[in-house]
Amino acid sequence: MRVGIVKIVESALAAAKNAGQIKAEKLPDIIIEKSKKEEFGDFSTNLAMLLAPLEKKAPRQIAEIIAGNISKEKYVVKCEVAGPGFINIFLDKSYWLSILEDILKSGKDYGKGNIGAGKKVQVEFVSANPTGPLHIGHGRGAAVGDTLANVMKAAGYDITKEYYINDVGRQMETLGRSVYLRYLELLGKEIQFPEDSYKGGYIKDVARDMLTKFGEKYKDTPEAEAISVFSKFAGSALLKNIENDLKDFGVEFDAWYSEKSLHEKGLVADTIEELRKRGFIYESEGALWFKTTEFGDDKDRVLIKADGSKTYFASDIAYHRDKIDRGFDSLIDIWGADHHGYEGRVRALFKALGHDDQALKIIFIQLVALLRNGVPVAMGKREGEFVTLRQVMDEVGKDACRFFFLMRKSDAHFDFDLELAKSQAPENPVYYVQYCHARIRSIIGFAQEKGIKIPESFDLKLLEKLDQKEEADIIKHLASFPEVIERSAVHMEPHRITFYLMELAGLFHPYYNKNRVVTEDADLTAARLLLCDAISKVAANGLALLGVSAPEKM
RNA sequence: GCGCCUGUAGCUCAGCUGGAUAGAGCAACUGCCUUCUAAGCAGUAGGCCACUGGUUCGAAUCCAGUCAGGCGCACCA
Repeated sequence: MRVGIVKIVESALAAAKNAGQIKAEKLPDIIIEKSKKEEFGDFSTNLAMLLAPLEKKAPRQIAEIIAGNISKEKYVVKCEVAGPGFINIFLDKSYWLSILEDILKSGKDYGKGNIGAGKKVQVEFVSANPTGPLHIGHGRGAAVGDTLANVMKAAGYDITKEYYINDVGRQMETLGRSVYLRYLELLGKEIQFPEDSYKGGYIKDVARDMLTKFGEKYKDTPEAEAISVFSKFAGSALLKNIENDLKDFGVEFDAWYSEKSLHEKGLVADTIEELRKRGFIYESEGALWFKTTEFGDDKDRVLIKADGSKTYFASDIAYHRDKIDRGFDSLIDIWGADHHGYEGRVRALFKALGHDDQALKIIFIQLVALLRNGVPVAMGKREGEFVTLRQVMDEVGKDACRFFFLMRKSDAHFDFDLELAKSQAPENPVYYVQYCHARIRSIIGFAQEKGIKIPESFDLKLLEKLDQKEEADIIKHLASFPEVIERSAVHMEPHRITFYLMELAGLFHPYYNKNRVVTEDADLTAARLLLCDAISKVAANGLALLGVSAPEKM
């Protein structure tokens, strides 16, 4: 584990300080990286160059001092100073043995860490309005949110995944009316559809369900009453669909939080009242305003409109206030990039309530452009012909869909090519990674058929058999897995896991092609089987974080 | 006009709180299946890290400005 390397350097640094060789009070964070070239050893650190200004000495001079101390540490066979002041560390083979043992022993737990221990974090994502099916953009948010939650859990954080349901307001009324009108149409009435009504085919489906369930019951009901009934029915039906889509996408939430419940519990009124007491509320032109400009927002925002109805923003601040009150150490919101204009006003709430808005982290998901063989697929809600998550999932499969969404960092636009995602060709990264796992399981199966027993664990004698550069590279990469998880969690960048896995597969496949695992040499066979087993375990653990399956056969 | 995101090989993208000669896949060209899965592998070629300044031992990375693309600037949700 590279964590172990940090310990080695820390220990050497402490020794140098005790001996009076280093004086600086505040030591910089220790950064270790895999050496880029073989001659630079196994690991390198730029520590001396960071320390130089503090010590007021030349980097190389400090490097010599630290290197001398590192040389005395366990597992270190050699430690050199190079270039402008890099410290290159060469480790004993037994170090790698401890890594492999750790992987084989830990199994599914390998990679987990505790950097997040004791920290309660809420991740809120998707939160799409229940007025229609999830589209492809929601899918990206779902993949990022769910994977981030998995990664942070693996890093020791206490994670709650939450979905906020916008189940009140005009959109719900529009939904109710849209379904109601379709219902009347089904009963043979001539209907004029208002400009703002929802026109997707799913509206007709819900109307048909209403008809099946209630017959002509609402044919002559007063419109307002009917719309209320239809709104409720449609909202819960569409939410059920969303929940099903997400479930099939491998996403399950810990909590579903209803906007309506905020109003019912009086939390919206409470929040406004608290802001009023704090002096950030005023009336103007018949509306009630929140003075967000006090906190850097572009303009003040309306909470209660002149017609007496509350804005979406009013419930949103009540919701975030409630999140704060629930005692999370950190709140993560995952929003579509088209909502970035809301950041300032939500942060204003935190500041107005006297909370540190740094506790809130907003991840913006950039847009997804759907392509087919490089040609854009028509999108846009206008005609109700937008591409749904369900359609894409059905076409390319859950695994490819999730994996693809995690192949880009969130703040980069993403071109999703359906044909590439479907293709069973080497240029499709999903298959490349899954194939790595399946191939190894197949090799292990082959060995077992031949009656070869995989040893329980590594010993030095077996490790000596793994004397190729490719094998050392693989083991080093396996060793960095826990740290990749940790950094992925700390930086909240789940795509790092995807790249880690592509790199792992990229190390394994060439190795496989060059070397035979099962041979006449019993020790060599055992050693390589153990290495392969370790690779497949790490691949499986990584894929599990992404919510992508690790098939035994392909 | 203001704000946010993006700009790295022909294409799609990595590049971890600044580090040693900037990486991968695809496309192109040359090869590899009687051997544990060819959904794979080996090799060749490909670069003013958008541009200009600044910060320092050191910049694709940080700062300022410029240019280009996307998105957002409601008493909408």
